[in-house]
Order: sequence, then structure tokens, then C-alpha cells
Amino acid sequence: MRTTIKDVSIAAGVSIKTVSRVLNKEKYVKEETRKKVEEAVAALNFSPSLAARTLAGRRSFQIALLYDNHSPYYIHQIQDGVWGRCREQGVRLLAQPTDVDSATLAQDVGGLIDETHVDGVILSSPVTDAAPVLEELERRGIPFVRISPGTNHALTSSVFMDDVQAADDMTTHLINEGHRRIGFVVGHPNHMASDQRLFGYRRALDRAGVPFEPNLVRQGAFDFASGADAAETLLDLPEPPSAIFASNDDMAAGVLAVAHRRGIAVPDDLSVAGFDDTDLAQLVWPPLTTIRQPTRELAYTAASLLFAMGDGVEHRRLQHDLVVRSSTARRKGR
Amino acid sequence: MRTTIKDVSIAAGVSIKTVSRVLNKEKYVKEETRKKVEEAVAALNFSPSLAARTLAGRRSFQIALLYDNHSPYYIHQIQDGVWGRCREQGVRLLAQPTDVDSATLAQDVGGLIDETHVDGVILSSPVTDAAPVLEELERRGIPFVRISPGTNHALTSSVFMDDVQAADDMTTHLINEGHRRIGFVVGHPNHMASDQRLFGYRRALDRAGVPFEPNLVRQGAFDFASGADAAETLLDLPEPPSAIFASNDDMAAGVLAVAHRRGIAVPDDLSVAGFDDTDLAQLVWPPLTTIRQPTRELAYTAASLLFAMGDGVEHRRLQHDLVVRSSTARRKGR
DNA sequence: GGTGAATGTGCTATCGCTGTCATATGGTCG
DNA sequence: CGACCATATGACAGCGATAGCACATTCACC
Repeated sequence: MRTTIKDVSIAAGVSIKTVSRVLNKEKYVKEETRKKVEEAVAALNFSPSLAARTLAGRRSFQIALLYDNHSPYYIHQIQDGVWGRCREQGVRLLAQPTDVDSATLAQDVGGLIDETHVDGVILSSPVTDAAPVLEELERRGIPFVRISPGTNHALTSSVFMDDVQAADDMTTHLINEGHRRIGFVVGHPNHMASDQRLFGYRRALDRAGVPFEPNLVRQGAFDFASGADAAETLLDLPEPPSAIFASNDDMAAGVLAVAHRRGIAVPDDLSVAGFDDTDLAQLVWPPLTTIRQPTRELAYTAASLLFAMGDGVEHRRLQHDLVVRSSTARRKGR
Repeated sequence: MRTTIKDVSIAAGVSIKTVSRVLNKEKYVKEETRKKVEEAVAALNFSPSLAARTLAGRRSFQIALLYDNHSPYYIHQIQDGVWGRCREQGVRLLAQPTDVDSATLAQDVGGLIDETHVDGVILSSPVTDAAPVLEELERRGIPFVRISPGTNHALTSSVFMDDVQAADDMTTHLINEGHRRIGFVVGHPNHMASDQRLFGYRRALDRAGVPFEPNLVRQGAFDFASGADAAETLLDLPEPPSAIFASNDDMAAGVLAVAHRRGIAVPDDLSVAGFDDTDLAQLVWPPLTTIRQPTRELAYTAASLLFAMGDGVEHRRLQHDLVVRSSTARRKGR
């Protein structure tokens, strides 16, 4: 037999409504009464039924995290960050994989919301820019926060970093190291960040007066294999690049693997740079020069903004860092 | 205003009980009636409230996955596998990080169950062997399934692979490649699999008549850094090993990094083997010889067994494979 | 044609909590 | 000292579904 609020109310000698007040930290409860109730709760080891609270009240004490990302490290950190904030708030987290290319996407999300009555939703890229999802959420008036969205959206909070500037920083760093022919591996086309990083790369080249060469830019998909493929074609060029900047760490690992296979010394003969500073960056050899994206913090902040949504919409930019490790070096020779 | 079962019943011209019957696929509903109801459900885009179903019924249509694992790749695959099966079943998944060393572990888990009324729980290692959790679950009579548990447990289903045999296979492979001094990096002490893999290593040595040398065995913790540390001390030995077998891929990556840093050629001067065949195994250079552990499948199967728990307890062993890649080779010289 | 079993449908209580409103008490102030 | 407000507590309805039972209807079989 489940312990219910009624058992607590009897043990504490008050009405269930008063127990409910204590549970919800409402005011107008005498300190002495509060204490009695709290003792009863502890003694009975009582945890209120979320189902009942959800059904009766306006809150469900649950939020959902929607993702569709193919980097396990990235989503792990995102989950972890959101989870950490939820824990503090006493809110359950429903982590939901989705498929942004699915025809039933809006329906799936709508169903999730109807079923679970979640109080809010956190979107991570690329779900951040899936129009059907945004429409569905708005139609229902569910508060939501976006992590690293590709487009602006005045109506809802977001947390992000400056992808353009970060890619610019990295490219500039490579230029400063004497590199002129810098290969670039673009991210997955679904992600707006891919465009932004490419833009930052071009901006840095322009500013430094290094001519942009389309040949040096290859499409990738944020995964190891596409990074490797891109590296193969880049290194097959008659005049191969002396540095390759991949739009994330997974692809940079692919580049590294190809270099190793071909016996090209990194960083002596080829500098390789990544993006994100996931754990992977330090699991490969040599450890990657990359952009530290504060992923966990972005996620944590996103949850904070969601819980504070009543206080208005906020767009918060978090700082990135250029992390120089040993996969890049000054250009040699020539 | 939320769409409720009542709206559906009106639209279909039947009682709410009949709608409920259709929703729950009960029998004794005329085919014609069923169709009418299904059409109404589709037309109204109705998804029943889980909160209400949970409160009124005996099922919550939710299960929990408890984990406390420090390999993002591993838990990602576990989540993915369980999630896949849940989706088929129309059941929501609550993925919950836990801390097996926490003093409040049992309470946390109990609270989770009381709050959410989950219908069942899946435990992944090392939560599989956390006594407080097992007791709590049994006390409440919640069905649960364990993925790769370290100890036997007749009362509940489990899925696992033969860690002893797998480690034996790998060690034997290395011996067959001419290696005699084989370093071994033990996994995290919390995980029973760590002992089993060590045991398999020893068993293979014994069978081949290779003397066991305690010096060649180092404690690790399933993470990159501990693998690197172990490698440092192993390679500092007066007579260093010609092969190192790490109990998982993350630690093997750590070994690789140290070898690279020291200019030791892999696999020419040192063979390195991992365990698990997570994505990481192919993200490092050279790609790791490892044991393919069917992680996603283990998780998927675990969920299947949970849903089939009414049909009795089952212990299912899944097949592992030795995957030979280029991080190991025949011993050279000497 | 009568009888019992199988099939099909609806009424109503109920799950455990929160929202709303009613009610009681004590303090402040003109 | 009465009016009013802030504080404190409880009674009761109702959230949206399922369970249990009552009540038709159909069918098979003697």
C-alpha cells in the first residue's frame, strides 16, 4: 500500500491541504505546523505522486529535453547539464531523442506534451530550428528554451555561443601560425552552426587577406567518417593544405586518422583543429587544438532560464575559449 | 483546453469507457465501434494523459533506466537500445543518473518510484550490483532487469555477455600473436565486470603456460586518464610489456596516447587492445583491436525481458566478438 | 424455445493530489 | 471598539483516466 498525503496528514494531525501547502512551500503555514508536517513526511518517507500532482495542479514537475544529435559526447554533456539544474529544482527530466527529418515530428512532440503535461521544453540543436516543433510549442503555449539555436527568436529564451567569432578565432590562430592554405570541413547541413562556423572561417581569411579557395572547403556531417572522407580529398589535392580545421572534434578525429594512415606527421606536416572540446579532443593523439564550447554550462543555463521564464525572455551568450593543444603548430618549411 | 477522453467519446458517440477499451486494446469491442473510436482519436489528435492513466490504473506506461557509468559512449548506446524497445512498446523512458556511492541511494530510488509509479526498472552496471537498490526494488515488488550484472540473482531477469571468456579470447589472441609479457589494465573496482575480465586474462595465461606477473597488472577506473597512468608505469618497467590489454576502450585510448607521446610505434613496438568496441575504438589511431560487446542489443533485450517479465525470469547471454583491427600485431624482434 | 456462456457497452466510484472558497484568529488603527 | 487586513487552516470539488460491476444483446446447444 502506497503512502499518501492522507497518511502524512493523519500522522501530523493536520488536514491534507496543510500537508499540500508544506509540500509546495506555500506561505501562511505556522512554523510549528510546518515542522510537524516535515517530520511526518520524513518519518513516513513520503514522496508525493507526480501523477496526482500533475492531474490536480497546474504543474507537472517535469520538463523534456529534445535532441537529435549524433555526437554522444555532446548530448551526454547536454543531458548532464540540464539534469544538474533539474535536480536542484526538484524537477524530473524526460530526455527524448527525436528525428528532425521525420514527417510526424510535430505530432510526436505534441503527443509527448499531451501525455506528460511537461511544464517546459529544452531544445538542443538541430531541434532548435525545426519549424514544426517551434510552431507546435507555441501553439500550445509551452515555455521553451533553445540551446545554440541557429536563428533568432524573440519570443523565447536561448543560450548560445558566438560560433562565427569562435571559428574566426581558430582560423586567425592558424593564420598567425603561418598557415595560408587551411582546409575547412563544414558541419552537418541541418545545423545552423555549420554555416556560422564556415562564415567565421571566411571572415578571418578575408581580414587577413588570405584568398578564399572553394577547393579547400569540404562538406561533412559532424561524424568521424565524414571527417575522414573530407581529409582524404583535401590531402589528395595537388597542393594540399598545411592545416585542416574541422567543424567539430569527431570530424577532426577523422582527419587525424587519415593523416596517421598516410604517415603524415601531426602537427609537424599538418595541423589539425577541432571544435567543441568534447572529451574526445583529449582521447585522440595528439590532443586536439579546439574551441572549448561550454556545453554543460549552456545546458545548465538553459534549464535555469526555463525555470525563470516568468521573469521574461533572455538571450544569454556564453564565453568560448581557444584551447591550444599539440595537434597544431607553426607551419614548417616552404 | 486539453482534448480529453470525453471529447473523443462524444465525437465517436460512445461512452468514455469504450474509448478507454479501444485505447487499451481490450477485447469485447465491436470492430465497427473500434473503428469509429480510432477515427475520432485521429481526428482530434488525442493523446491520453499519462498522469490520469497512472492515477486511475495499475500501469504508468513508464519505466526507468538507472545508470552510473562514466563512459559517455557506453551509456549512450544503452539509452539508445532501451529507448528503441520502449518506443515500440509505447512506453516512456526515464533515464536517471545515480550515484552508487551515495548514502541516500536507496532513498533516491525509492523516491523516484513513489513519484513516478514506474512499471519497471532497468539497471545498468554498476547499479546492477548496488545492494540498497536491489533491496528497495524487491521490497516494493517492482520488476526489474539487470544489464551485465556482476552477480547472479535468481529472482529477476538479466542480460549479459561472458566477460571472462571475452577477456580470455583477447588474451589468447595476443599470446597467439607471440606476446608473452602482456600488460593488463583493470577496470573500475565498482564494476564486477572488472574482476571477471581480469580473471579471463589470468585464465588464458594459465592455459597457455605463460607465468602471471602481478607487476604487469595495474588498477584503472575505466577512464582515459587512468589508462594513461597505467601505461606510464607499465612502460617504465625495466622489462616493459610488448602488449597492453585495457579493460575498456577509453583506457586503451589512454594507453595509445602515452605510446604516441613516447614515440613508441603501435602496433610495431607495442600492441594495444581495448574492450567494448564503443565508437571510440574507431575514432583513435590506430583503430583498436577490441571485444565487440553488443551494448545496444543488450539494452534492447533488457527492455524486452522487462516487458515480458510476466512470462517468467530469464537470463540471456549475448554473443561477443573479437574484433581485430590495427592496434595489435605479431610481436616483433627479440 | 429456454438457458447459459460469450460478447458488447455504459454507469459510477475512485486514484492522490491541488484549487477555490469558507472560516477562524489575532493585530493594527482611527 | 469595530473595521479591516494579514495570517492560518480545513472542507470539498474535480483533474482525466481505469476498474468493477450491471446490464444488454447475440449465439450455441439441447
